[in-house]
Amino acid sequence: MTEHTADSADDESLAETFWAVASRLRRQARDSLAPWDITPSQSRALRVLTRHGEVRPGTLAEHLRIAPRSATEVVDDLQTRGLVERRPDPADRRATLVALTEEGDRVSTAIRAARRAEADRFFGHLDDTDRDELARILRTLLD
Amino acid sequence: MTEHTADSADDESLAETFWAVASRLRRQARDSLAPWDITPSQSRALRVLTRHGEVRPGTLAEHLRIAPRSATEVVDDLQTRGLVERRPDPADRRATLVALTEEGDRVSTAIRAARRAEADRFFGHLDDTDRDELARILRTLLD
DNA sequence: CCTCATGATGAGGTAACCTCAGCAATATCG
DNA sequence: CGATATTGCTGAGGTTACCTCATCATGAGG
Repeated sequence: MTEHTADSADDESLAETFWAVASRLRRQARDSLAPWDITPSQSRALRVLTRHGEVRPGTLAEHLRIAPRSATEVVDDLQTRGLVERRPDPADRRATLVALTEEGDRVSTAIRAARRAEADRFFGHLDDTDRDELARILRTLLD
Repeated sequence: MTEHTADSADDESLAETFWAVASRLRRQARDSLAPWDITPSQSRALRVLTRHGEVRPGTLAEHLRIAPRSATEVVDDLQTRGLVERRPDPADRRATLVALTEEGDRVSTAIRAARRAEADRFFGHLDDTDRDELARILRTLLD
């Protein structure tokens, strides 16, 4: 079934192709998280903590682009799993700082490695030239 | 903390760039649906109906990759908005066929047009060569 | 027909968000 | 300095978009 009018069908199907790739990549990412039984949101939070060190829940919320109240829940979950701990902010007694535990640090690092391996596998099907081209073109789209 | 070991950092950031593009495209798609007050799931359902004509809820579920029970809900919502109607399947009295109403057909077409315009705008920042390159490389990733 | 499979749906659950209200601590300003 | 507003977190409770399981009618095969 061709199903396409001739005129600007290419842009339409470019978007479709893009989403098809995105969906495959997303599935791979999800599968690569499976061993840790961690949700995407939790994984993103771990990432922020690895990047920025201890942060307040509110700051975490900004990075995750969710409401502050929701960050509390993500932190609760991670704390239950023993991956982060809360400690009082010495600079402001209203505030709390969320920090990775040792275990959390280990898990975060392991996830990061798995993610990278997954990206290697996924984009590894391209030769170097295409990979560079793809990176360049995608960056163009971000301007 | 430089945060990147030298070796395979490129693949990592290629995935990041890809997701950054995806997220921008997703936001645009969401915004372009706003005028119709339609959820992504509903929009996907309309699309399936435009493509395939009347289908059973179960079939719709397959196309949307959701559980059959969940398709019932999507259909309920669309029916409430007057965009689809249910009619008995003449070939099987257990089954129901879901079909676009005239209004649903109009809305589906309009959304399709908006989607295309959005893709035009988004990928229009690329010149023809890059657009072709991008399409080719993405297709490579799907094999 | 009798049994099993299938199509849709009611009932009820869950995950990941949200808003709003409340409390404590801090900052601001007359 | 004290009154007032603001900020940071979290309890309570809601919403959305899914899910599973049970039920009921119909259909298909021995």
